[in-house]
Amino acid sequence: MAAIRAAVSAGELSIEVPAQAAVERPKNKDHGDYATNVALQLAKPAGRSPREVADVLAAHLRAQPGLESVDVAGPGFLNIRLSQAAQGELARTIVTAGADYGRSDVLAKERINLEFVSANPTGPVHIGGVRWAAVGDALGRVLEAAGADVVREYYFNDAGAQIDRFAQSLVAAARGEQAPDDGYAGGYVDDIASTIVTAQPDVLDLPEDQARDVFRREGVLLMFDEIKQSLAQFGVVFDVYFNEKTLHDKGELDAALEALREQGHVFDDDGAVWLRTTDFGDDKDRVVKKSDGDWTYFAADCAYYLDKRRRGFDRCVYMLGADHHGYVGRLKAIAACFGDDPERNIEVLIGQMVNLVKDGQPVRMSKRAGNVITLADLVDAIGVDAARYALARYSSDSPIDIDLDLWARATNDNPVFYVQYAHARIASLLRNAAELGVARTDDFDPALLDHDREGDLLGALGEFPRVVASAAELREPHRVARYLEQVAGTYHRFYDACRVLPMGDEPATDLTRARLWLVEATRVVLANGLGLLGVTAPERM
RNA sequence: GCCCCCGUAGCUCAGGGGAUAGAGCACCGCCCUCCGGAGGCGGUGGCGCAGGUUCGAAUCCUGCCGGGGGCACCA
Repeated sequence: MAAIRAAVSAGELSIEVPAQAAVERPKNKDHGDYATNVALQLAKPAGRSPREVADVLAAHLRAQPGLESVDVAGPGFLNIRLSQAAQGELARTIVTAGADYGRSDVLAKERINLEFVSANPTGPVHIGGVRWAAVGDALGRVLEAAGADVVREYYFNDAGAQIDRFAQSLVAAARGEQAPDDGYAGGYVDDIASTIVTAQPDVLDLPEDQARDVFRREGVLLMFDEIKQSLAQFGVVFDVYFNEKTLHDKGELDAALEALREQGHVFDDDGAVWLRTTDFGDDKDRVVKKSDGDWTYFAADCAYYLDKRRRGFDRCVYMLGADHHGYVGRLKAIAACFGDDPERNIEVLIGQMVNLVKDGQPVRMSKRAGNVITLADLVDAIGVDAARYALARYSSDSPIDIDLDLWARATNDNPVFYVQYAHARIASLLRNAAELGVARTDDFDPALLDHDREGDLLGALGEFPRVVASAAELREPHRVARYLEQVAGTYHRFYDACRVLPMGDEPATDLTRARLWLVEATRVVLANGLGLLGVTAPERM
């Protein structure tokens, strides 16, 4: 950037200085440590050939300290090579930053509401919700690392018809009767019913409607506690558990409807009250209040959105399963009907389906819930670390099959073990170093880290902040997981080629100390990255 | 019928317009004199099809084919 500015102010290029220049690490090492295509981008506005622009910029870049060479290559790429010492110095930077390495302020000033899971309190969290628990929490961590102000939120639907059916199912279970046709079944319904009966033995003697009220109130509380607890065991804790009921109790649905009326998008038809969401691209208008006077779920969605906005969230992120993708249009339309910018204020992330596979066959039955696989089932099968990693390492756009045999395995075809193993291996090496009395010293010579594999490793470690920043901006935490696998591989290759600790009774050298900095820097990156995914970085395995 | 996602190596997946498309597994051939071989090295092998935009497309746009998931005054 400085070079571009210098060239412009020196009158060598007559262009607007661009807001940013893309700098990347080339795949091919012959293309330097860093490369940029700015000259190709600027050629047209400058009215010069790309190579001419590149030559001008290269001359200015060569004036920067810490660079070994700047070459113009191909159609006009600038290939930049760092000096050995400048490259090695990165190890110190990383170790010094410690847990802060990877943080940035690219999303500073962003107030983001991340809503995910939001499973109804009518049953345990099932596998689709678990994907969002892992991805949503990781995304929250990634966004925070990028400087955003994040609130993780769980929307708790405790006011709809499904709660009535749940209450009826509990009553039926308590009486030993069959669940109603559209009700809920499974071991957990019996468990909750019997817990309530144990706590209030006389509940079944109450009149039917009073009994149902007790089961509704107590059942939802018990279910919700269980959901919270299973999520907490999964390492996911929400900042806000938002009850839909409070929207009703505080009259916020009326207030929202009033606000929408003022914006002029509400109309009456067939005795129902509608919102004209088709004004903003929805495929049909939506009923807000049914002809029988009841609010729709959609009405609560409107009130909830308004509530989020009033709490100061500029970006409201909704993480939904693929079976809810039809919601995107109406959610965006809600924002537009309130006079907001749907492209900025509402982001909907859609996660495709998750299937569990064991012995090559899809897993279907759950002991707990009867017909769905729950969070607890998954954790029982492969543990929290593997489950979180397995769910977070894929793009949400792709459906995933989680092979329980693979993810339970302690071998390197299991990616989480591959990464964790690298960390444990480093921790072991550092323990050995401590035993030998070899320590890092501040005066290490970074220029000694001149082996190819050391260069590769330093290069990979240097990318971490950019990986985190782009994962945050793109809402794609899986990029962190993929990056960690790359770092782990690069470390193993370094380890294979570069002896760190002295052999036998040889003395420690300056190179030993320099490599200890590099090894510790690698450990920091692996630990920070795993932390962003909510996965532990073990000292031993 | 309309909408969303996907189609990259034998398999599972990365690749936010850039220079020779990557990783793990599988398969073949190698590397243990000491830091964790749960590792490393080499080889085989690929962008569904057809147009378009661009100096440049796996990436952006259109159409087609194939797979998955949706389209309630349900939640």
